[in-house]
Amino acid sequence: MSKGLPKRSDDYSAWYNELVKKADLAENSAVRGCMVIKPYGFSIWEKMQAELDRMFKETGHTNAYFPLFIPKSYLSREADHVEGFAKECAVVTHYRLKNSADGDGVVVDPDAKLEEELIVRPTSETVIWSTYKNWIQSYRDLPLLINQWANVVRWEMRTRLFLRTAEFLWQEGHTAHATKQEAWDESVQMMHVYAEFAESFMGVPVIRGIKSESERFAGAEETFCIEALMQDGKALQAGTSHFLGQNFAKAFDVKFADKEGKLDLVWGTSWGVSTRLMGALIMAHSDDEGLVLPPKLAPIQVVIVPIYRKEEERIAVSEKANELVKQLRAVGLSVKFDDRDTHKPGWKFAEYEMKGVPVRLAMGPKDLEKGTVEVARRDTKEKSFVPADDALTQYVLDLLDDIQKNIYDRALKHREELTTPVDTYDEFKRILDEKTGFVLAHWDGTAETEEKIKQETKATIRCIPMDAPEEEGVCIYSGKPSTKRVIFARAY
RNA sequence: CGGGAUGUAGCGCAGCCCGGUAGCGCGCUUCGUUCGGGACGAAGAGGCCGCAGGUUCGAAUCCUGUCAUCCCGACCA
Repeated sequence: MSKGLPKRSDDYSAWYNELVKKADLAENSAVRGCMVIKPYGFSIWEKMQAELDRMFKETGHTNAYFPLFIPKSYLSREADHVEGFAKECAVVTHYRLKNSADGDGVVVDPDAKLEEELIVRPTSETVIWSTYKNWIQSYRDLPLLINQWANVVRWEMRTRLFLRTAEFLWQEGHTAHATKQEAWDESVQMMHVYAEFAESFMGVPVIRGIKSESERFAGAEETFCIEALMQDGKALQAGTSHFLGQNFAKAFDVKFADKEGKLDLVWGTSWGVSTRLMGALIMAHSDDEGLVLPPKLAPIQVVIVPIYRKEEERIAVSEKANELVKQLRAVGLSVKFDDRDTHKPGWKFAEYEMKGVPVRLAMGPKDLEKGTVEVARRDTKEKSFVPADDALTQYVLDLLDDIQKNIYDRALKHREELTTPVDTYDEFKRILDEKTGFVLAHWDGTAETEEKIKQETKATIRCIPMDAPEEEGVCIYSGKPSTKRVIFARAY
Protein backbone atom coordinates (compact mmCIF):
# COMPACT_ATOMS: atom_id res chain seq x y z
CA MET A 1 0.00 0.00 0.00
CA SER A 2 1.50 3.30 -1.01
CA LYS A 3 1.17 6.15 1.40
CA GLY A 4 -1.03 9.14 1.56
CA LEU A 5 -4.37 10.26 0.21
CA PRO A 6 -5.12 13.38 -1.78
CA LYS A 7 -6.44 16.02 0.61
CA ARG A 8 -10.18 16.59 0.73
CA SER A 9 -9.64 20.31 0.43
CA ASP A 10 -7.56 19.88 -2.75
CA ASP A 11 -9.73 17.43 -4.65
CA TYR A 12 -12.64 15.85 -2.85
CA SER A 13 -13.48 13.53 -5.66
CA ALA A 14 -9.91 12.22 -6.02
CA TRP A 15 -9.81 11.80 -2.25
CA TYR A 16 -12.93 9.64 -2.37
CA ASN A 17 -11.73 7.47 -5.24
CA GLU A 18 -8.34 6.88 -3.67
CA LEU A 19 -9.80 6.21 -0.26
CA VAL A 20 -12.10 3.52 -1.59
CA LYS A 21 -9.11 1.78 -3.14
CA LYS A 22 -6.56 2.32 -0.40
CA ALA A 23 -8.91 1.27 2.38
CA ASP A 24 -9.42 -1.95 0.45
CA LEU A 25 -13.14 -1.45 0.01
CA ALA A 26 -13.58 -1.90 -3.73
CA GLU A 27 -11.95 -1.56 -7.10
CA ASN A 28 -12.97 -1.23 -10.71
CA SER A 29 -13.47 -4.46 -12.59
CA ALA A 30 -12.82 -5.67 -16.09
CA VAL A 31 -16.43 -4.84 -16.88
CA ARG A 32 -16.98 -1.16 -17.38
CA GLY A 33 -19.08 0.43 -14.67
CA CYS A 34 -19.05 -2.64 -12.46
CA MET A 35 -17.06 -2.97 -9.26
CA VAL A 36 -15.35 -5.67 -7.30
CA ILE A 37 -16.26 -5.29 -3.64
CA LYS A 38 -13.23 -6.45 -1.72
CA PRO A 39 -13.40 -8.50 1.49
CA TYR A 40 -12.99 -5.54 3.83
CA GLY A 41 -15.62 -3.50 2.01
CA PHE A 42 -17.96 -6.44 1.82
CA SER A 43 -17.63 -7.03 5.57
CA ILE A 44 -19.02 -3.55 6.15
CA TRP A 45 -21.88 -4.22 3.74
CA GLU A 46 -22.61 -7.48 5.55
CA LYS A 47 -22.87 -5.60 8.81
CA MET A 48 -25.32 -3.18 7.23
CA GLN A 49 -27.30 -6.06 5.79
CA ALA A 50 -27.44 -7.88 9.10
CA GLU A 51 -28.86 -4.89 10.93
CA LEU A 52 -31.31 -3.88 8.20
CA ASP A 53 -32.47 -7.47 7.86
CA ARG A 54 -33.10 -7.60 11.58
CA MET A 55 -35.12 -4.36 11.37
CA PHE A 56 -37.16 -5.64 8.42
CA LYS A 57 -38.00 -8.84 10.25
CA GLU A 58 -38.88 -6.94 13.38
CA THR A 59 -41.45 -5.03 11.31
CA GLY A 60 -42.99 -8.25 10.02
CA HIS A 61 -41.24 -8.79 6.70
CA THR A 62 -39.79 -12.03 5.37
CA ASN A 63 -37.20 -12.61 2.69
CA ALA A 64 -37.76 -14.29 -0.66
CA TYR A 65 -36.01 -14.32 -4.00
CA PHE A 66 -37.27 -13.44 -7.46
CA PRO A 67 -35.49 -13.95 -10.79
CA LEU A 68 -32.77 -11.79 -12.26
CA PHE A 69 -34.43 -11.79 -15.68
CA ILE A 70 -37.65 -10.02 -16.55
CA PRO A 71 -39.63 -10.71 -19.74
CA LYS A 72 -39.54 -7.57 -21.81
CA SER A 73 -43.33 -7.40 -22.02
CA TYR A 74 -43.62 -7.07 -18.23
CA LEU A 75 -41.74 -3.83 -18.22
CA SER A 76 -44.18 -2.13 -20.53
CA ARG A 77 -47.24 -3.02 -18.45
CA GLU A 78 -46.92 0.11 -16.34
CA ALA A 79 -46.39 3.13 -18.57
CA ASP A 80 -44.61 5.47 -16.16
CA HIS A 81 -42.42 2.66 -14.91
CA VAL A 82 -41.08 1.67 -18.32
CA GLU A 83 -40.55 5.32 -19.14
CA GLY A 84 -38.35 5.64 -16.06
CA PHE A 85 -36.08 2.69 -16.72
CA ALA A 86 -36.11 1.96 -20.46
CA LYS A 87 -32.97 3.99 -21.15
CA GLU A 88 -30.74 2.01 -18.85
CA CYS A 89 -31.70 -1.62 -19.26
CA ALA A 90 -29.37 -4.48 -20.17
CA VAL A 91 -31.10 -6.87 -22.54
CA VAL A 92 -30.53 -10.60 -23.04
CA THR A 93 -31.23 -11.58 -26.63
CA HIS A 94 -29.58 -15.01 -27.03
CA TYR A 95 -29.06 -18.11 -24.95
CA ARG A 96 -26.12 -19.85 -26.59
CA LEU A 97 -22.57 -19.36 -27.84
CA LYS A 98 -20.69 -21.38 -30.40
CA ASN A 99 -17.14 -21.65 -31.64
CA SER A 100 -16.42 -18.96 -34.17
CA ALA A 101 -15.84 -19.96 -37.80
CA ASP A 102 -12.19 -18.89 -37.75
CA GLY A 103 -11.62 -21.04 -34.67
CA ASP A 104 -10.71 -18.01 -32.64
CA GLY A 105 -12.90 -17.94 -29.55
CA VAL A 106 -16.67 -17.96 -29.35
CA VAL A 107 -19.47 -16.00 -31.00
CA VAL A 108 -23.16 -15.60 -30.25
CA ASP A 109 -25.10 -18.34 -32.02
CA PRO A 110 -27.58 -16.50 -34.25
CA ASP A 111 -29.84 -19.57 -34.19
CA ALA A 112 -30.24 -19.18 -30.44
CA LYS A 113 -32.25 -15.98 -30.45
CA LEU A 114 -34.81 -15.68 -27.67
CA GLU A 115 -38.40 -15.30 -28.80
CA GLU A 116 -38.91 -12.69 -26.17
CA GLU A 117 -35.90 -10.76 -24.91
CA LEU A 118 -35.17 -10.79 -21.22
CA ILE A 119 -34.30 -7.65 -19.28
CA VAL A 120 -31.77 -7.82 -16.49
CA ARG A 121 -33.79 -6.39 -13.60
CA PRO A 122 -33.28 -2.70 -12.93
CA THR A 123 -35.78 -3.26 -10.06
CA SER A 124 -38.29 -6.04 -9.55
CA GLU A 125 -41.76 -4.53 -9.26
CA THR A 126 -42.92 -6.15 -12.47
CA VAL A 127 -41.84 -9.75 -11.84
CA ILE A 128 -42.97 -9.53 -8.27
CA TRP A 129 -46.42 -8.14 -9.04
CA SER A 130 -46.95 -10.72 -11.76
CA THR A 131 -46.24 -13.32 -9.07
CA TYR A 132 -48.38 -11.61 -6.44
CA LYS A 133 -51.33 -11.96 -8.78
CA ASN A 134 -51.19 -15.71 -8.11
CA TRP A 135 -50.61 -15.36 -4.39
CA ILE A 136 -53.40 -12.95 -3.57
CA GLN A 137 -57.08 -13.83 -3.76
CA SER A 138 -58.56 -12.84 -0.45
CA TYR A 139 -58.17 -10.19 2.22
CA ARG A 140 -56.85 -13.13 4.26
CA ASP A 141 -53.76 -13.19 2.02
CA LEU A 142 -52.96 -9.61 2.98
CA PRO A 143 -50.85 -7.90 3.91
CA LEU A 144 -48.03 -9.53 2.00
CA LEU A 145 -44.74 -8.25 3.40
CA ILE A 146 -41.73 -9.41 1.41
CA ASN A 147 -38.16 -8.29 1.00
CA GLN A 148 -35.40 -9.54 -1.24
CA TRP A 149 -31.65 -9.04 -1.19
CA ALA A 150 -30.43 -8.94 -4.75
CA ASN A 151 -28.28 -7.37 -7.41
CA VAL A 152 -29.75 -5.08 -10.03
CA VAL A 153 -28.39 -3.51 -13.20
CA ARG A 154 -28.88 0.02 -14.46
CA TRP A 155 -26.70 0.81 -17.42
CA GLU A 156 -25.25 4.08 -16.24
CA MET A 157 -23.13 6.26 -18.49
CA ARG A 158 -20.89 7.60 -15.79
CA THR A 159 -20.11 5.53 -12.75
CA ARG A 160 -18.31 5.89 -9.43
CA LEU A 161 -17.44 3.18 -6.95
CA PHE A 162 -20.40 2.59 -4.63
CA LEU A 163 -22.14 5.86 -5.51
CA ARG A 164 -23.23 4.84 -8.98
CA THR A 165 -22.31 1.53 -10.55
CA ALA A 166 -23.91 -0.34 -13.43
CA GLU A 167 -24.54 -3.33 -11.18
CA PHE A 168 -25.22 -2.82 -7.51
CA LEU A 169 -26.41 -4.76 -4.50
CA TRP A 170 -29.51 -3.76 -2.63
CA GLN A 171 -32.60 -4.90 -0.88
CA GLU A 172 -36.03 -4.24 -2.27
CA GLY A 173 -39.13 -4.59 -0.16
CA HIS A 174 -42.43 -5.18 -1.96
CA THR A 175 -45.63 -5.19 0.01
CA ALA A 176 -49.31 -5.55 -0.82
CA HIS A 177 -52.16 -4.29 1.34
CA ALA A 178 -55.93 -4.28 1.51
CA THR A 179 -56.28 -0.58 2.17
CA LYS A 180 -54.73 2.60 0.98
CA GLN A 181 -54.08 3.73 4.52
CA GLU A 182 -52.21 0.57 5.40
CA ALA A 183 -49.97 0.80 2.33
CA TRP A 184 -49.34 4.47 3.00
CA ASP A 185 -48.41 3.73 6.61
CA GLU A 186 -46.09 0.96 5.46
CA SER A 187 -44.17 3.24 3.12
CA VAL A 188 -43.86 5.91 5.80
CA GLN A 189 -42.78 3.29 8.34
CA MET A 190 -39.99 2.02 6.09
CA MET A 191 -38.70 5.53 5.54
CA HIS A 192 -38.42 5.80 9.31
CA VAL A 193 -36.69 2.42 9.51
CA TYR A 194 -34.11 3.65 7.02
CA ALA A 195 -33.64 6.93 8.86
CA GLU A 196 -33.22 5.09 12.15
CA PHE A 197 -30.61 2.82 10.57
CA ALA A 198 -28.70 5.70 8.99
CA GLU A 199 -28.60 7.71 12.18
CA SER A 200 -28.10 5.03 14.84
CA PHE A 201 -25.80 2.68 12.96
CA MET A 202 -24.12 4.64 10.20
CA GLY A 203 -23.94 7.76 12.32
CA VAL A 204 -25.29 9.76 9.39
CA PRO A 205 -28.03 12.30 10.16
CA VAL A 206 -30.73 12.37 7.49
CA ILE A 207 -33.68 14.49 6.48
CA ARG A 208 -36.92 12.58 6.08
CA GLY A 209 -39.02 13.90 3.29
CA ILE A 210 -41.14 13.52 0.20
CA LYS A 211 -39.81 13.71 -3.35
CA SER A 212 -41.16 16.23 -5.79
CA GLU A 213 -43.09 14.84 -8.73
CA SER A 214 -40.13 14.91 -11.08
CA GLU A 215 -37.82 13.15 -8.64
CA ARG A 216 -40.44 10.56 -7.74
CA PHE A 217 -39.95 6.86 -8.57
CA ALA A 218 -41.44 5.93 -11.93
CA GLY A 219 -44.72 4.20 -11.17
CA ALA A 220 -45.15 5.53 -7.63
CA GLU A 221 -47.78 7.93 -6.35
CA GLU A 222 -45.53 9.20 -3.61
CA THR A 223 -41.84 8.67 -2.87
CA PHE A 224 -40.51 9.12 0.66
CA CYS A 225 -36.78 9.46 1.08
CA ILE A 226 -33.93 10.05 3.44
CA GLU A 227 -31.42 12.64 2.32
CA ALA A 228 -27.93 13.03 3.74
CA LEU A 229 -25.38 15.80 3.31
CA MET A 230 -21.79 14.88 2.52
CA GLN A 231 -18.68 16.71 3.73
CA ASP A 232 -18.26 18.51 0.42
CA GLY A 233 -21.72 20.04 0.68
CA LYS A 234 -23.40 17.78 -1.85
CA ALA A 235 -26.54 15.85 -1.06
CA LEU A 236 -26.89 12.10 -1.29
CA GLN A 237 -30.16 10.23 -1.47
CA ALA A 238 -29.61 7.38 0.94
CA GLY A 239 -32.88 5.47 0.74
CA THR A 240 -36.33 5.62 -0.81
CA SER A 241 -39.72 4.19 0.07
CA HIS A 242 -42.56 4.33 -2.42
CA PHE A 243 -46.30 4.38 -2.00
CA LEU A 244 -47.35 2.71 -5.26
CA GLY A 245 -51.08 3.24 -4.91
CA GLN A 246 -52.84 0.68 -7.06
CA ASN A 247 -50.63 1.27 -10.10
CA PHE A 248 -48.95 -2.12 -10.21
CA ALA A 249 -52.07 -3.94 -9.04
CA LYS A 250 -53.81 -2.38 -12.01
CA ALA A 251 -51.02 -3.23 -14.43
CA PHE A 252 -50.81 -6.85 -13.28
CA ASP A 253 -54.45 -7.29 -12.35
CA VAL A 254 -53.92 -8.10 -8.69
CA LYS A 255 -57.31 -8.15 -6.96
CA PHE A 256 -58.58 -9.50 -3.67
CA ALA A 257 -62.00 -10.30 -2.27
CA ASP A 258 -62.81 -8.28 0.83
CA LYS A 259 -64.98 -9.45 3.76
CA GLU A 260 -68.12 -8.67 1.81
CA GLY A 261 -66.87 -10.67 -1.15
CA LYS A 262 -66.33 -7.54 -3.21
CA LEU A 263 -63.28 -7.56 -5.55
CA ASP A 264 -60.84 -4.70 -5.29
CA LEU A 265 -57.31 -3.87 -6.44
CA VAL A 266 -54.62 -4.19 -3.77
CA TRP A 267 -52.41 -1.32 -2.63
CA GLY A 268 -48.65 -1.57 -2.87
CA THR A 269 -45.35 -0.24 -1.63
CA SER A 270 -41.72 -0.79 -2.48
CA TRP A 271 -38.59 0.43 -0.73
CA GLY A 272 -34.87 0.01 -1.07
CA VAL A 273 -31.38 0.88 0.01
CA SER A 274 -28.27 -0.11 -1.86
CA THR A 275 -24.50 -0.37 -1.70
CA ARG A 276 -24.68 3.36 -2.23
CA LEU A 277 -24.96 3.52 1.54
CA MET A 278 -21.30 2.56 1.54
CA GLY A 279 -20.56 5.77 -0.32
CA ALA A 280 -22.57 7.76 2.21
CA LEU A 281 -20.74 6.10 5.07
CA ILE A 282 -17.35 6.83 3.56
CA MET A 283 -18.05 10.44 2.70
CA ALA A 284 -19.84 11.31 5.91
CA HIS A 285 -17.04 10.69 8.40
CA SER A 286 -13.67 9.99 6.82
CA ASP A 287 -10.68 12.34 6.88
CA ASP A 288 -7.38 12.93 5.10
CA GLU A 289 -5.80 9.97 6.91
CA GLY A 290 -8.42 7.55 5.69
CA LEU A 291 -11.69 5.94 6.58
CA VAL A 292 -13.51 6.66 9.83
CA LEU A 293 -16.03 3.94 10.63
CA PRO A 294 -18.81 3.97 13.20
CA PRO A 295 -18.12 1.24 15.79
CA LYS A 296 -21.49 -0.38 15.11
CA LEU A 297 -20.54 -1.14 11.50
CA ALA A 298 -16.78 -1.60 11.78
CA PRO A 299 -15.67 -5.12 10.82
CA ILE A 300 -12.80 -4.72 13.28
CA GLN A 301 -13.74 -2.61 16.29
CA VAL A 302 -10.46 -2.91 18.16
CA VAL A 303 -7.03 -3.68 16.78
CA ILE A 304 -4.10 -4.55 19.00
CA VAL A 305 -0.60 -3.73 17.72
CA PRO A 306 2.34 -5.23 19.58
CA ILE A 307 5.64 -3.38 19.87
CA TYR A 308 8.88 -5.20 20.52
CA ARG A 309 12.53 -5.53 19.53
CA LYS A 310 13.80 -8.77 20.88
CA GLU A 311 12.17 -12.16 20.68
CA GLU A 312 11.64 -12.27 24.48
CA GLU A 313 9.77 -8.99 24.23
CA ARG A 314 7.64 -10.31 21.38
CA ILE A 315 6.66 -13.32 23.44
CA ALA A 316 5.90 -11.32 26.57
CA VAL A 317 3.86 -8.70 24.72
CA SER A 318 1.95 -11.33 22.75
CA GLU A 319 1.02 -13.18 25.89
CA LYS A 320 -0.48 -10.08 27.45
CA ALA A 321 -2.13 -9.07 24.17
CA ASN A 322 -3.79 -12.45 23.86
CA GLU A 323 -5.25 -12.01 27.32
CA LEU A 324 -6.73 -8.69 26.25
CA VAL A 325 -8.13 -10.24 23.07
CA LYS A 326 -9.91 -12.90 25.11
CA GLN A 327 -11.19 -10.36 27.59
CA LEU A 328 -12.56 -8.03 24.89
CA ARG A 329 -14.04 -10.79 22.77
CA ALA A 330 -15.87 -12.12 25.80
CA VAL A 331 -18.14 -9.06 25.66
CA GLY A 332 -18.80 -9.50 21.96
CA LEU A 333 -16.29 -7.05 20.53
CA SER A 334 -14.64 -7.76 17.23
CA VAL A 335 -10.93 -7.68 18.00
CA LYS A 336 -7.91 -8.24 15.82
CA PHE A 337 -4.45 -8.89 17.22
CA ASP A 338 -2.05 -7.99 14.45
CA ASP A 339 1.02 -10.00 15.34
CA ARG A 340 2.49 -10.01 11.84
CA ASP A 341 6.23 -9.77 12.06
CA THR A 342 6.46 -8.53 8.48
CA HIS A 343 5.37 -4.96 9.16
CA LYS A 344 6.52 -2.40 11.66
CA PRO A 345 4.20 -0.79 14.23
CA GLY A 346 4.22 2.58 12.45
CA TRP A 347 3.17 0.92 9.24
CA LYS A 348 0.34 -0.86 11.00
CA PHE A 349 -0.84 2.36 12.66
CA ALA A 350 -1.12 4.01 9.26
CA GLU A 351 -2.86 1.01 7.76
CA TYR A 352 -5.56 0.76 10.45
CA GLU A 353 -6.12 4.48 10.26
CA MET A 354 -6.66 4.10 6.52
CA LYS A 355 -9.13 1.31 7.22
CA GLY A 356 -11.00 3.28 9.86
CA VAL A 357 -10.67 0.87 12.79
CA PRO A 358 -12.31 2.84 15.65
CA VAL A 359 -9.97 1.86 18.48
CA ARG A 360 -6.31 0.88 18.43
CA LEU A 361 -4.46 -0.57 21.37
CA ALA A 362 -0.66 -0.48 21.20
CA MET A 363 1.41 -2.37 23.70
CA GLY A 364 5.14 -2.66 24.17
CA PRO A 365 7.75 -3.47 26.83
CA LYS A 366 7.23 -0.13 28.58
CA ASP A 367 3.53 -0.90 28.93
CA LEU A 368 4.26 -4.30 30.39
CA GLU A 369 6.42 -2.63 33.01
CA LYS A 370 3.78 -0.07 33.89
CA GLY A 371 0.80 -2.36 33.38
CA THR A 372 -0.73 -0.05 30.77
CA VAL A 373 -1.80 0.00 27.16
CA GLU A 374 -1.89 2.90 24.73
CA VAL A 375 -5.43 3.53 23.52
CA ALA A 376 -5.92 5.58 20.34
CA ARG A 377 -9.32 6.57 18.99
CA ARG A 378 -9.68 6.96 15.24
CA ASP A 379 -12.26 9.74 15.17
CA THR A 380 -10.27 12.38 17.06
CA LYS A 381 -6.83 10.68 16.91
CA GLU A 382 -6.48 11.19 20.67
CA LYS A 383 -4.20 8.82 22.54
CA SER A 384 -4.09 7.93 26.20
CA PHE A 385 -2.49 5.36 28.47
CA VAL A 386 -4.91 3.18 30.35
CA PRO A 387 -4.31 0.40 32.91
CA ALA A 388 -4.41 -2.96 31.15
CA ASP A 389 -6.61 -4.65 33.74
CA ASP A 390 -10.20 -5.93 33.94
CA ALA A 391 -11.55 -2.39 33.81
CA LEU A 392 -10.11 -1.96 30.31
CA THR A 393 -13.08 -3.78 28.77
CA GLN A 394 -15.55 -1.27 30.14
CA TYR A 395 -13.23 1.55 29.14
CA VAL A 396 -13.19 0.31 25.54
CA LEU A 397 -16.95 -0.25 25.47
CA ASP A 398 -17.53 3.29 26.71
CA LEU A 399 -15.02 4.64 24.23
CA LEU A 400 -16.74 2.89 21.32
CA ASP A 401 -20.07 4.34 22.40
CA ASP A 402 -18.48 7.74 22.61
CA ILE A 403 -16.99 7.42 19.12
CA GLN A 404 -20.35 6.33 17.69
CA LYS A 405 -21.97 9.37 19.26
CA ASN A 406 -19.18 11.76 18.39
CA ILE A 407 -19.11 11.05 14.68
CA TYR A 408 -22.89 11.45 14.51
CA ASP A 409 -22.72 14.74 16.39
CA ARG A 410 -19.95 15.95 14.14
CA ALA A 411 -21.88 15.08 11.01
CA LEU A 412 -25.01 16.72 12.39
CA LYS A 413 -23.13 19.89 13.27
CA HIS A 414 -21.69 19.98 9.80
CA ARG A 415 -25.12 19.61 8.24
CA GLU A 416 -26.58 22.32 10.43
CA GLU A 417 -23.78 24.68 9.48
CA LEU A 418 -24.39 23.93 5.83
CA THR A 419 -28.15 24.39 5.90
CA THR A 420 -29.17 27.86 4.81
CA PRO A 421 -32.60 29.44 4.38
CA VAL A 422 -32.77 31.91 1.49
CA ASP A 423 -35.50 34.22 0.21
CA THR A 424 -34.23 35.44 -3.13
CA TYR A 425 -32.98 33.70 -6.24
CA ASP A 426 -29.73 35.71 -6.21
CA GLU A 427 -29.01 34.61 -2.67
CA PHE A 428 -29.95 31.06 -3.62
CA LYS A 429 -27.36 30.98 -6.41
CA ARG A 430 -24.72 32.63 -4.27
CA ILE A 431 -25.15 30.12 -1.42
CA LEU A 432 -25.02 27.19 -3.84
CA ASP A 433 -21.78 28.42 -5.34
CA GLU A 434 -19.99 29.81 -2.33
CA LYS A 435 -21.25 27.88 0.67
CA THR A 436 -22.93 24.78 -0.84
CA GLY A 437 -25.03 22.43 1.27
CA PHE A 438 -28.79 22.30 1.81
CA VAL A 439 -30.63 25.45 0.79
CA LEU A 440 -34.12 25.97 2.18
CA ALA A 441 -36.28 27.94 -0.18
CA HIS A 442 -39.89 28.58 -1.07
CA TRP A 443 -41.04 26.89 -4.26
CA ASP A 444 -44.29 27.26 -6.13
CA GLY A 445 -44.80 23.52 -6.42
CA THR A 446 -44.55 23.31 -10.21
CA ALA A 447 -42.33 20.99 -12.20
CA GLU A 448 -41.60 23.86 -14.64
CA THR A 449 -39.99 26.00 -11.95
CA GLU A 450 -38.08 23.05 -10.59
CA GLU A 451 -36.75 22.24 -14.06
CA LYS A 452 -35.72 25.84 -14.75
CA ILE A 453 -33.85 26.04 -11.46
CA LYS A 454 -32.17 22.74 -12.17
CA GLN A 455 -31.03 23.91 -15.58
CA GLU A 456 -29.77 27.23 -14.36
CA THR A 457 -28.06 26.10 -11.15
CA LYS A 458 -27.70 22.28 -11.31
CA ALA A 459 -29.51 22.15 -7.98
CA THR A 460 -32.48 19.85 -7.52
CA ILE A 461 -35.19 19.60 -4.94
CA ARG A 462 -33.87 16.91 -2.63
CA CYS A 463 -37.12 16.67 -0.76
CA ILE A 464 -40.01 18.38 0.92
CA PRO A 465 -39.16 17.68 4.56
CA MET A 466 -41.79 15.83 6.60
CA ASP A 467 -41.41 18.28 9.44
CA ALA A 468 -41.26 21.47 7.38
CA PRO A 469 -43.21 24.14 9.27
CA GLU A 470 -46.07 25.92 7.54
CA GLU A 471 -44.76 29.33 6.58
CA GLU A 472 -46.16 31.91 4.20
CA GLY A 473 -43.69 32.92 1.50
CA VAL A 474 -43.14 33.39 -2.20
CA CYS A 475 -41.33 31.13 -4.65
CA ILE A 476 -37.75 32.30 -5.13
CA TYR A 477 -38.05 31.76 -8.89
CA SER A 478 -41.59 32.64 -9.89
CA GLY A 479 -42.69 34.83 -6.98
CA LYS A 480 -45.90 32.81 -6.65
CA PRO A 481 -47.17 32.03 -3.16
CA SER A 482 -45.79 29.05 -1.24
CA THR A 483 -46.63 27.57 2.13
CA LYS A 484 -43.40 25.82 3.07
CA ARG A 485 -39.72 25.66 2.31
CA VAL A 486 -38.23 22.73 0.41
CA ILE A 487 -34.62 21.55 0.36
CA PHE A 488 -32.52 22.30 -2.67
CA ALA A 489 -28.96 21.05 -3.19
CA ARG A 490 -26.52 19.85 -5.76
CA ALA A 491 -26.58 16.10 -5.45
CA TYR A 492 -24.65 12.94 -6.17
C1' C B 1 -23.73 10.48 -28.74
C1' G B 2 -20.68 15.56 -28.91
C1' G B 3 -15.70 17.99 -26.81
C1' G B 4 -10.68 16.86 -24.60
C1' A B 5 -6.86 13.48 -23.19
C1' U B 6 -4.23 8.90 -22.30
C1' G B 7 -2.53 3.61 -23.36
C1' U B 8 5.36 1.73 -21.61
C1' A B 9 6.89 -3.74 -15.21
C1' G B 10 1.74 -5.28 -10.14
C1' C B 11 0.78 0.40 -9.27
C1' G B 12 2.24 5.63 -10.56
C1' C B 13 5.03 7.76 -14.40
C1' A B 14 9.46 9.47 -17.77
C1' G B 15 11.35 8.41 -22.65
C1' C B 16 8.41 9.96 -28.28
C1' C B 17 9.63 16.51 -31.15
C1' C B 18 15.20 14.74 -32.97
C1' G B 19 14.26 6.48 -34.94
C1' G B 20 19.80 3.09 -32.82
C1' U B 21 21.20 -1.37 -25.49
C1' A B 22 13.57 0.10 -22.28
C1' G B 23 14.25 3.68 -17.69
C1' C B 24 12.65 6.04 -12.67
C1' G B 25 9.67 5.88 -7.97
C1' C B 26 6.61 2.63 -5.12
C1' G B 27 5.67 -2.44 -4.46
C1' C B 28 7.91 -7.61 -4.82
C1' U B 29 12.29 -11.49 -3.50
C1' U B 30 16.94 -12.55 -0.48
C1' C B 31 20.45 -11.15 3.41
C1' G B 32 21.89 -7.92 7.35
C1' U B 33 20.90 -3.95 10.72
C1' U B 34 16.12 -2.05 12.56
C1' C B 35 11.07 -2.10 15.26
C1' G B 36 6.82 3.35 20.73
C1' G B 37 4.08 6.82 13.84
C1' G B 38 4.46 4.42 6.83
C1' A B 39 12.98 2.12 8.54
C1' C B 40 17.97 1.69 6.12
C1' G B 41 21.81 -0.68 3.22
C1' A B 42 23.33 -4.30 -0.28
C1' A B 43 22.01 -7.77 -3.96
C1' G B 44 18.01 -9.52 -7.26
C1' A B 45 13.34 -10.72 -10.16
C1' G B 46 9.99 -8.54 -13.28
C1' G B 47 8.30 -5.66 -20.31
C1' C B 48 5.17 -8.78 -27.46
C1' C B 49 6.03 -0.03 -25.11
C1' G B 50 -2.82 -1.32 -26.21
C1' C B 51 -3.58 -4.02 -31.07
C1' A B 52 -2.99 -4.35 -36.63
C1' G B 53 -0.77 -2.61 -40.85
C1' G B 54 2.90 0.68 -43.23
C1' U B 55 7.78 3.66 -43.86
C1' U B 56 12.97 2.26 -42.67
C1' C B 57 18.97 -1.46 -42.51
C1' G B 58 16.52 -0.53 -37.81
C1' A B 59 10.16 1.81 -34.72
C1' A B 60 8.06 2.68 -27.76
C1' U B 61 9.50 6.88 -30.97
C1' C B 62 7.30 8.60 -37.73
C1' C B 63 2.46 7.44 -40.82
C1' U B 64 -2.51 4.98 -41.28
C1' G B 65 -6.22 2.32 -39.06
C1' U B 66 -8.37 0.12 -34.87
C1' C B 67 -9.60 -1.06 -29.80
C1' A B 68 -9.78 0.39 -24.83
C1' U B 69 -9.82 3.61 -20.73
C1' C B 70 -10.27 8.36 -18.26
C1' C B 71 -12.06 13.52 -17.86
C1' C B 72 -15.94 17.39 -19.37
C1' G B 73 -21.32 17.77 -21.32
C1' A B 74 -27.10 15.26 -21.90
C1' C B 75 -29.44 10.73 -18.16
C1' C B 76 -29.46 8.54 -13.13
C1' A B 77 -30.37 4.82 -6.47
